[in-house]
Amino acid sequence: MNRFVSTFESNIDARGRVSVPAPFRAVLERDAASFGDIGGIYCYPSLDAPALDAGSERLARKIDGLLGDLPEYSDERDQLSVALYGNVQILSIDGDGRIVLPQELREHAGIARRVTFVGLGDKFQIWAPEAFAERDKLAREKARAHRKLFDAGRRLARSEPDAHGADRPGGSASGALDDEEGTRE
Amino acid sequence: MNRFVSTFESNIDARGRVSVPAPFRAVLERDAASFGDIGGIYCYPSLDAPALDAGSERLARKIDGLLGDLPEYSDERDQLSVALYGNVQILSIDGDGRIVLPQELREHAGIARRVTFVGLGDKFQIWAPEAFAERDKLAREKARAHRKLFDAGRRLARSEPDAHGADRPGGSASGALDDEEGTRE
DNA sequence: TCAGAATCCATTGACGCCCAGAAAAACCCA
DNA sequence: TGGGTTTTTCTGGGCGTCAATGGATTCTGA
Repeated sequence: MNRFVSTFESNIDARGRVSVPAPFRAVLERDAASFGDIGGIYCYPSLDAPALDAGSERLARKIDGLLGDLPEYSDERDQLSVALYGNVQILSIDGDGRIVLPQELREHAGIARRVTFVGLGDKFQIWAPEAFAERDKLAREKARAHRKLFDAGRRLARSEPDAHGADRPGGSASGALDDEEGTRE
Repeated sequence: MNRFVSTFESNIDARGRVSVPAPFRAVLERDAASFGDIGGIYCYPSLDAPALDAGSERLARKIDGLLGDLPEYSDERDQLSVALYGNVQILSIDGDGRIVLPQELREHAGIARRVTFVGLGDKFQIWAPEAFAERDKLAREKARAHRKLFDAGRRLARSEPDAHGADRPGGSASGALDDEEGTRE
């Protein structure tokens, strides 16, 4: 498919330029082609992390859809659209596949000389490498915990067949995570 | 059918290239054909072992399905995306059936000059041979212990017919092994 | 005329692609 | 079953291309 996957690190040069990883560029270009737009990057401060969210026109449309679900002229919608759209910057990619990160965005993510690009499927994030390492550690621990919980639940269900709820106790999230580990029923 | 089975060992050459065992390659190619994709390997650090998980596009779709269940733009989803997508690397197979293992992945698995490919059905793992030997030994010992316990339980159940849990007679010895190794049943 | 930004150019190193020899496995036939 | 032959797999190396990065040059608006 056409998704942002994996992580890459790259330098920021003296003029604030950063190379966008080639695989991400490929995704962006394909998206731009299929949406028929010029092909800039939508980039804004993450709502709940010291990082930047970024993506193509596809991401922008998803935000549209998200906002469209909220009642028009509601406080909630106003606030969310300001939070998301109000801080969006459209970054253009130069001939060598580089963008310039504006000061404001860099500050929000605490970015200095190096950055980490993190693929999240339909969007990607831009982090300061150290901050990301931290976040990554947490995320992996959390995922591990989810899986353990689920496994315990399942073993319990199996060994006590008279108990009800023998099916998929963990709910879909951890259930799929279990698949992730290769087990199956 | 179309699963990864058995284990293979192979060398890493000076440029970090590793031959993917031919039987695994065959599975990957068949998967690529049936999903109509280019045919790289999705590879990421195992959540709870010093090893790498790897598989075809099929594996990637499982991740997609998993994340699709979580609400868009939630913190939870972002975190899980990081743990799953963020650590995935897409390794392309060259004309001779080799991949290049990036430094980061090699470190997680403690891989130096040789690697062990371990088939797990719908995915496979990549280990440092010594680490896998260790793990394998532990798994077998545990399986043996489980079986002894189980046999004792069964004898007991037989002599006291009112006890429940007399079902799953044959499969459970290997069932214990299953849980250990993450294979399916 | 100058500062900042956008475009262009050059270097370096990594990676993909191709070829060839060696080793091993599969195959065939007596 | 054993020996010999063919095919496949593994492994190493050479070469061209592309991505990343630094710097120079041109363009634009003040």
